[in-house]
Amino acid sequence: MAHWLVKSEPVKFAYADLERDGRTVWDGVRNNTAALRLKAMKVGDEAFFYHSQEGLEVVAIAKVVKEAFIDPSDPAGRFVAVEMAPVRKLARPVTLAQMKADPILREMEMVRQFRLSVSTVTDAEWGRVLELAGE
DNA sequence: GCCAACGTTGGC
DNA sequence: GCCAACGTTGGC
Repeated sequence: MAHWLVKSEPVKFAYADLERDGRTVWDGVRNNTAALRLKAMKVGDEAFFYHSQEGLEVVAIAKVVKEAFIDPSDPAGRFVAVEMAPVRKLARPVTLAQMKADPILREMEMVRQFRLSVSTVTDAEWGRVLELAGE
């Protein structure tokens, strides 16, 4: 099963909102690389939920509950969305500063390409983040 | 608030 | 088809 990382500005949509809603349409992605990641997602895949702009940390794990479909918010119908549901909060959030300081995690796609809103996470990176989260 | 990164658009 | 200008994201 593949692992991912998705970014959200907590002011707009925080992990707490996902818990409240139960599931959500992950739409609004307008970047080709990010769209490729969305298309590669399978039901059951897990993704780190990262708070951008404020927080700047991985706070939780979410999972894919519906695979890519045409983004209803895209009038041109070129981009896709998926649906996500909450899994659990991390015991301790893992900050961007921690990831940049870590020899494994500083190679993460999201660290190297900070504007990418949906990125891949390798098994090694996934395990290392969980370790830093105290799990 | 500033600016770096980088994707997209449009003139030629 | 190149590349300058512009817009957006997101860290600092």
